[in-house]
Amino acid sequence: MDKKIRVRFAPSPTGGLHLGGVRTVLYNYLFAKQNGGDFIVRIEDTDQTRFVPGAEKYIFDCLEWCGLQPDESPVHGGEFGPYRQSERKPMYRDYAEQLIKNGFAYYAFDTPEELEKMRNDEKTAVNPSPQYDLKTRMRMKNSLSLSPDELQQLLSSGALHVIRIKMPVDETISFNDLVHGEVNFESALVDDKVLLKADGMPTYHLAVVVDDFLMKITHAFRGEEWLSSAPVHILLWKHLFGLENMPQWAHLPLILGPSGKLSKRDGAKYGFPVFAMNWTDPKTNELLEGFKEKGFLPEAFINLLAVLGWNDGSGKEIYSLAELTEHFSIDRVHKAGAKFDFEKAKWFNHEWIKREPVSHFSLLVKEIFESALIRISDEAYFNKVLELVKDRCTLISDFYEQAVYFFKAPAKWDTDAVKPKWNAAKSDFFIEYCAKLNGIEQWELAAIEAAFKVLATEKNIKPGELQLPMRIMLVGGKFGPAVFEIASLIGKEETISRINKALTIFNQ
RNA sequence: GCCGCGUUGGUCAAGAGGUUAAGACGCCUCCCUUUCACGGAGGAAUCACGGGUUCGAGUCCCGUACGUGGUACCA
Repeated sequence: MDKKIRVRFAPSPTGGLHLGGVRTVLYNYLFAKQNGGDFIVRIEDTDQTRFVPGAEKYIFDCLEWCGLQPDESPVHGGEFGPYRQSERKPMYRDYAEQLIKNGFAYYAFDTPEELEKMRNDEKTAVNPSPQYDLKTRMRMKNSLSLSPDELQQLLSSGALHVIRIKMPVDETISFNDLVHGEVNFESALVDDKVLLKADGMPTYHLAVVVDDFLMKITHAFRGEEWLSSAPVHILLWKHLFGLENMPQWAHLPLILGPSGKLSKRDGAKYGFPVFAMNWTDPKTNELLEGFKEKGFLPEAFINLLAVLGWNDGSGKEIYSLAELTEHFSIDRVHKAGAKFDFEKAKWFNHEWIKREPVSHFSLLVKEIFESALIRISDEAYFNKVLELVKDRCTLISDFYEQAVYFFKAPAKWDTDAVKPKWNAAKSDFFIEYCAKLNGIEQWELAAIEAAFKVLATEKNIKPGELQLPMRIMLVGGKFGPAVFEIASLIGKEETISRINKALTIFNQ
């Protein structure tokens, strides 16, 4: 019988959740769900120096916004906890010691200064970044180079030390990646990575392997930046738990910015968000914008990320989360990194706004209006307005300028658009039109429009020449839906009042 | 430098030896609309380079170039 699929997303709480991170979660989630498996979120908080308070909560807020609920996590619970590596600290040391006992790892006592010195001394033009590896390790202070007595003495005196993996001299380490296929590394070229730090915390390398084993993870998807450290993880699996138990790896392509790797700075630099939600860097107090606050619908955000590096070959581009779960396949994920295109991202949002019923986002729009001090008292009216303008909104925030004039008379008019062709005849027309409007019993579109056309014909003015002025009277500029539609919605009093107000401006 | 990964229009991409090399975003033109959009019809624009293999190569192989990741007691 097949093992139950268990996929994990393992973020470190050191900053905002960026595009690549969200896409990694998404693919993990989709794969787990389509195989009836579990989606686990484990927090990798072993780096004390970069740990940021609040970042963990932020991660879960983002997941919730995206609709990607974990089956197991520190906040959702689960039988394989704890799900924070800091709370698992005691379990790692034994595994590291076991490796030493079997000759696959060793103690190292080098101080940061000594490491620094080695890297400086060994540095040459040909080798700008020397490694702690089989070429240098015998010159360092570790259990391979020290005599048994010296070692014993250091250990019993409680000298600070780390545990490093001992990379084999001549071994080809290979594995089959779900997206890249077979990948090979020469062990001699990989350095002796630290497994257990001097403070007793594991590094990522030890922790992922131990946790993936203990949590029975079957598939591990992560960013391609991890590909280079795969040989370390493979060796750890081989010597600790057996290669046959190792999860299937998939290294996902990177998401690139306009020039090179997408960094959190790029947001400010290029004017688009790189995080799922607003993130305030606690160190610099800098606010980094999120897609949510920028006015994206989570459906669109998920959608655009899913198809950045994957497609099902059919040409379909708009997918709901349910459709993605149905169509996604890890073997159609691209190998190459993709450049993020904000224009296309906006197009996805526009598509989602067009296809979702207004009830889906009316609350968001309402908040925007209310924060601009416009009270929404009539929900039905509000929804009608949103329905009328949604085709011209790309971001949720666009609704404000596309719909304010339904709630507030314009205070400014694009007079340049009317003035050149404005004359007394037109002014008279509007004065009489107001009188006509005043007499309309049933305030509805057909009546308003008919009165306009009839009067225009009587006055011998082309209706078309009067429509633009009328539009500017009602909304202030050259935009918005059909004029009479607007008039019918804002009501008789308001329509007449706006025409009169604008008339005094136009006639100045 | 070394190691890994990659390379189809400006961008996302389809393509698994024989196609007029899909489609989408963006851009341009036209239609619809006497506004702005939506919608519709068109257009410009691509296989990084060099060698092989083959009757035939975007597709396979080898080099080169370029991009990108790693080279931390960071993840």
